[in-house]
Amino acid sequence: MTSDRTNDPAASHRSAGPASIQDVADAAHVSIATVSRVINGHQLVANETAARVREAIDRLGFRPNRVAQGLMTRRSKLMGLCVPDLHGEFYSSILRAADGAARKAGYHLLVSTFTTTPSAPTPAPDPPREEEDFLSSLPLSLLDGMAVMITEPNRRVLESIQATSLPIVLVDLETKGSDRDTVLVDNTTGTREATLHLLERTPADKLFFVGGPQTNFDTLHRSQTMMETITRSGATPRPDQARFGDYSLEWGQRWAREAFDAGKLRGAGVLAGNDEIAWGIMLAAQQSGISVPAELRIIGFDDTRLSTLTRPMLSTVHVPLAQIGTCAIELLARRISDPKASPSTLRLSTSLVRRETS
Amino acid sequence: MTSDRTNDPAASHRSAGPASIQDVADAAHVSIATVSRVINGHQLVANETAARVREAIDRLGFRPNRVAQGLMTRRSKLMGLCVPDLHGEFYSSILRAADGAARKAGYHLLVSTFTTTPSAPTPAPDPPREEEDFLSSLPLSLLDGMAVMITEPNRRVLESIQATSLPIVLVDLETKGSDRDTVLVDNTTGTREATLHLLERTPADKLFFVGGPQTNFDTLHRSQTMMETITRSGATPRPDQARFGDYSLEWGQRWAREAFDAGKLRGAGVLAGNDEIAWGIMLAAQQSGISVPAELRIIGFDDTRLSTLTRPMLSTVHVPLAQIGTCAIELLARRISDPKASPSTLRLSTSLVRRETS
DNA sequence: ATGAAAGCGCTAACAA
DNA sequence: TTGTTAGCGCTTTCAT
Repeated sequence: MTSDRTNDPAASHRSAGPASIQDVADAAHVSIATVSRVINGHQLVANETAARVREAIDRLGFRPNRVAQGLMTRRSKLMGLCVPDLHGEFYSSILRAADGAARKAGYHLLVSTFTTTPSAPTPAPDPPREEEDFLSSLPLSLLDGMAVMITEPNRRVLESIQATSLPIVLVDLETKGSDRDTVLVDNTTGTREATLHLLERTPADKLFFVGGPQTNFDTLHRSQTMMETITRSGATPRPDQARFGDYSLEWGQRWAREAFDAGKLRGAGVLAGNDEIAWGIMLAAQQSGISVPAELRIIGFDDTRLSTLTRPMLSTVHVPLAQIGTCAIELLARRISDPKASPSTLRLSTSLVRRETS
Repeated sequence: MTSDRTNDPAASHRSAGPASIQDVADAAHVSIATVSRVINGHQLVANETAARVREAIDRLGFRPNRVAQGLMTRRSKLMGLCVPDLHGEFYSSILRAADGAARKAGYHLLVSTFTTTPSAPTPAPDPPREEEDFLSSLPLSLLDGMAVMITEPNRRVLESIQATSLPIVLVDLETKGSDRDTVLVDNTTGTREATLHLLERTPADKLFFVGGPQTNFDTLHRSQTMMETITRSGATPRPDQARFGDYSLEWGQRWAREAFDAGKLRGAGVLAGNDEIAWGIMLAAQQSGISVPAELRIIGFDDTRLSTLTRPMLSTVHVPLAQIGTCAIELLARRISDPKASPSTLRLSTSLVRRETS
């Protein structure tokens, strides 16, 4: 049509870089307003004109510049996802689900981690506190909203979140006064179910909770629920029946060895803070010649892939990791499209998966 | 200073939303150019003026709008990271390292997956081909560059990558003609080392490679290298010594059971395509009463966390997963800052980690 | 149904 | 040293 006639879709009328809306307008002999209208579709353009414009768009390989669009529309179709860590089956499952949900809602995901500095003392001599101001390290103006998973008390992060007006969905953090959308895991049902299951064949005073960090919301809640369930059964739990460490195989092994040395392992029933800890306990037990589940019953937590890899296969409390990711993103999408909707709290339930170790 | 004097950092002179550069300029009684100068630092501003501006910035809680900045500077400080999947220890390790490297280079990471549709037939009846045009689903104009991991032949993705002018780093994909920066895993050294190690105490005709999908670059290369090494040792490998399936525990088990039934498992030495397959083989062997490593020697691949979780602990070929992520991002950062630097190819080496199963 | 023009919030010449 | 001004590429009134 025009004198400039090449097959290279990158070639444009005049500019060197990617074709702009102006290039398209020129090529189609219309104004940029008209081009904009056919791009966005929500305004009337004569069929014939629209066809001409679309042809030009294709020919020039035109893609609207999202930055420029964003400047006008104040929408980037980008969501942030902030988690304490990116590693391991746990976060991996959440992230994957979140990515899928985001794509389904027409968004892309910006991932970010922040080192959560617990208020309680950790053996770490030098807690890396990169998150001077957690939020300001993020390119907030590039995001339409953000899902933040908070697993430990963290004043600084909390404050910066309260201060911003960006749409935010909180994950795992239970806030009373907050008016933010929240996705919570209801540890109660699963923990209670697991405890009662153990209680069926194991006396209350031989039950143990071997958790992750004591500062971790989930670990805390799970230990409390277990002890509470034991109490309701008529027994009085001793302090040594709930122990805390970290979410690692090694900690599970360490605990099991100590329990073995104290003569408390045989005949016990253990609920672990996650599947890795449970696996550590199993290994240590096997080393000590204690057979699982005959002499020691073990239940993990999270229902990660790991729990199906062990032999015997690990009984565990299922945590809907994928749903956590999905729900967080869906809630966020809703919040973005309707900023003044009243905030909702989703509580995802957990439940015991009986496999072979209990 | 001004009549408008409030402690709320969100409050600005006149506008409702976040403070703009104009608000700061007004508050500091300077022009927006001056504010811009103190923000960016690379131009001279009188100390006193600068101080006044900074005070206004703090008081108004001003943050430069990254979208507007991006429109001018053509830089968003965002990188894309595209991988075939987000799940599992493998991608999880790469992603975490990439995130760290990106932050260190002053970038944030946009993650994205694309379903890679292998040319070879897969049992899947309905291969999800979301990636109509892989690149155009991404908000390219929001990115300064992109790292793409490609593990299987994929015409469509390849073509769209060749077409774009966006800075791109390729991971795992070996291209002859491409002028793109590339991060490659040198499977040769590790595979050869593992094979020779097996060859020390296991006859060549009892060696097996149990790989992932045959379309997968790494699996392909590893099997070839292993067979080649066997050949060099003076033997002639049979076709049944290299088998392909997928990267799963179940496939490992299936293979092992079949090998057992065929009387080929006892006394064999196996190199698996990844650690999960290796673990599956171990489990099946144990079920069949074959002891590892006495009667069956097994070596995994990747050196994921899983390899330290099994008992006996898995010998495996170490793949520098974290380095893959780090290098990809660093290469990308370099490419972005110097688009016309000559493309480089990094080949990260692998090596055998002897643990207990070999 | 289409075009002209005013910005969105910022950077970067160019002036002063 | 600082201000004025012209855009970056797009959307969106407001005219026509």
